[in-house]
Amino acid sequence: MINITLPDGSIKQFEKGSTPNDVAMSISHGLARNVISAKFDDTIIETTTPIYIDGSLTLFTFDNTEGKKAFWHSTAHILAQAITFFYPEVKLTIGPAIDNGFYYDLGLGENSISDKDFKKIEDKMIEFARGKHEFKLRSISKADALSYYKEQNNEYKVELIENLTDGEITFCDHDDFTDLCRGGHIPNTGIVKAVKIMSVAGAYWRGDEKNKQLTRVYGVSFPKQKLLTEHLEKLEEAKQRDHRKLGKELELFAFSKRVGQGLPLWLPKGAELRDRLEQFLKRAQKKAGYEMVITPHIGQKELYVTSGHYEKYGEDSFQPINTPKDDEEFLLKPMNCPHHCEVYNVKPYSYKELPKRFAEFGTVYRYEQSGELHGLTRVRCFTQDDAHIFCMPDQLNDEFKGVIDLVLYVFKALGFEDFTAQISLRDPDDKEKYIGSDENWEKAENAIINAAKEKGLNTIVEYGEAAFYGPKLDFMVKDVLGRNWQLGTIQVDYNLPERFDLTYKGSDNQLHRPVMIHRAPFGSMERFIAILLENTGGNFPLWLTPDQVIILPISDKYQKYAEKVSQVLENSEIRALIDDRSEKTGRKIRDAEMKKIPYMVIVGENEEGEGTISVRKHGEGDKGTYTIEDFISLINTEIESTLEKF
RNA sequence: GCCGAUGUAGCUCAGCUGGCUAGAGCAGCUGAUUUGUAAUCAGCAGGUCGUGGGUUCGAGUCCCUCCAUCGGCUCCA
Repeated sequence: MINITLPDGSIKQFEKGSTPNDVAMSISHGLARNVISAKFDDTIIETTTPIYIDGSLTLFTFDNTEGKKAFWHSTAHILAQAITFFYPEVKLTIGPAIDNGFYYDLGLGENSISDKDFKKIEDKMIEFARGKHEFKLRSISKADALSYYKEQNNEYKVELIENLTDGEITFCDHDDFTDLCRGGHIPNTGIVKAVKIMSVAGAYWRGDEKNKQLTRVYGVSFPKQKLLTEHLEKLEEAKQRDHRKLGKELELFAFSKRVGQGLPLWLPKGAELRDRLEQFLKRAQKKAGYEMVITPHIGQKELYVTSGHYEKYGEDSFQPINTPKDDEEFLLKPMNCPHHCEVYNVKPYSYKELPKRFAEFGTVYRYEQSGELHGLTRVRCFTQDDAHIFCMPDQLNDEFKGVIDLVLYVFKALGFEDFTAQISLRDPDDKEKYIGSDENWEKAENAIINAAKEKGLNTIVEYGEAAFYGPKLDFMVKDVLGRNWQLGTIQVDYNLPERFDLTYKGSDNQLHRPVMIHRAPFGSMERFIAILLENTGGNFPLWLTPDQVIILPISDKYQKYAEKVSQVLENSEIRALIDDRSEKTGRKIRDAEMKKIPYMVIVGENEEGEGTISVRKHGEGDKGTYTIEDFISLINTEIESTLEKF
């Protein structure tokens, strides 16, 4: 007998060789029907894998993340089977589950798959699935595995197998289809009831641009047709909150082919909103001891040679601007740090003056690859809410924590609760990519890890995500389709102070090297506003929104009174418009709702007579009659509640 | 940059396998209406069908180039 510990802590005895399915059966038949995957101790196993030793077992259904993974990964096998049916020459590579489905990377040779092929692939997959074929793992020797794929001329699988250890290699069979696989499958194909191929894309073998490009087919599947329908509906709804759509509708920003791709045009309402965000941060930064500076949009090539950026990125950037003089070249600034280093270098500093915190809403230009541009989240011209802190090494920890506080304040004020603090370290296997000494890197990495820990941040560590000059603490937020974007960032840098020969006079009357912190709480105005748009669905907080109130006179008889109300609101710094069209009130309300204006104020005979207003709130409806004064304090209270003082 | 897709009026879209002067709704303009909590009515105007080439008696429709956009990959100072 073996002892199996279940997630609730209870321990049950089973025959040696019992499977997760047997365990499920002992609990209930219903559970046994729904269990599709399991974890024994720390290993994902199949529901049919016999267990011979004591350990803890967790059973998964489609409702668990792990269950979905097994489900989707198994569907990837069925996809591969269907693809092999239509394209017998295909070279299969890998087919993992991802957050919202699965993909399979295929070497198709001369063939290609387009969305016109999706339907027939889906139909064939369902046909295979209905066969209720069991997924069966079988061990195979390395030699046999290699010869199996060499016979198929599949160099990809051969490469994968060569990196595996003999004795640990398994194939997975279902129906007449076989694939190299380490396991994690559902019991049989019949559970897959609904399949949707989502898209095809090119993807490089092993994620390396230098390798051959494979065809990646993305898909998703469900145990019920209804779940697929719901999933697709959710995606449709998400598209309604896409910042590109909302930005157009709310007239915040636009692009022009003639100006150039990735170069956003800020429209009046967007510019106003952006300015309000800048003012908000400027106030907080002033309190935190920052000083504003302003630097040019270009700099001599020499500046970037000094900083090391030229060597690293010169060829992939916007190319130098030439002047009538020979040998004179300027670069559009791709970042603000070199300029700020020179701001620091203007005069000598005593240790008593540190830290210096120079802030600037600095507009930078980066020649991003055309295929990477994306609405406002990835552009070629953007404005960083940048600042550089120059401090003594023993001030670093406090300064870093101070910046974390500022970032958290900004996120809280704008309602970003769902973020990830990502510690981005260098790739330990590719140190060539980075500049600076090992010693400084270690110091900087430790400084970040410690500060994040002391602030109690929930962090994840990513290797290889550091900037080339230093490690970062990045605040990641998801967009409407679940894609992660870096917003706020804090970076420690020992390199630039070195390169720019930055110094301060210590208490020992010797010159010392300051440490530099790069930081941007928003990250960039463009990306931040994009994600804010998607998070709020365009319903911005009251303090930030372009138009706070719209006054709707019942007819033009009450135009005068509307203007009076507008004047009073304006005197209290409330942004109000009047809808003076000769339309019915219902129409004016509808239009105001669509424009997402937070408050509608309706004035007619009753209101004019009593000197009151009738208030309606966006998305909520009629709020009844208010005096103008009460309405003003209602608005001010709402603003204060969302906008705490830093 | 690479793979796949898309591009028709300011916006959202229709236009079947190539065949008369390219349609609709919304927005806009003009007029009527003076309106009480999510769309008042009528009329008018608006498109070199992304661009340039080609095939054809004939191209919005088929082919190629380029541009832009979308989904990915790579990249992201």
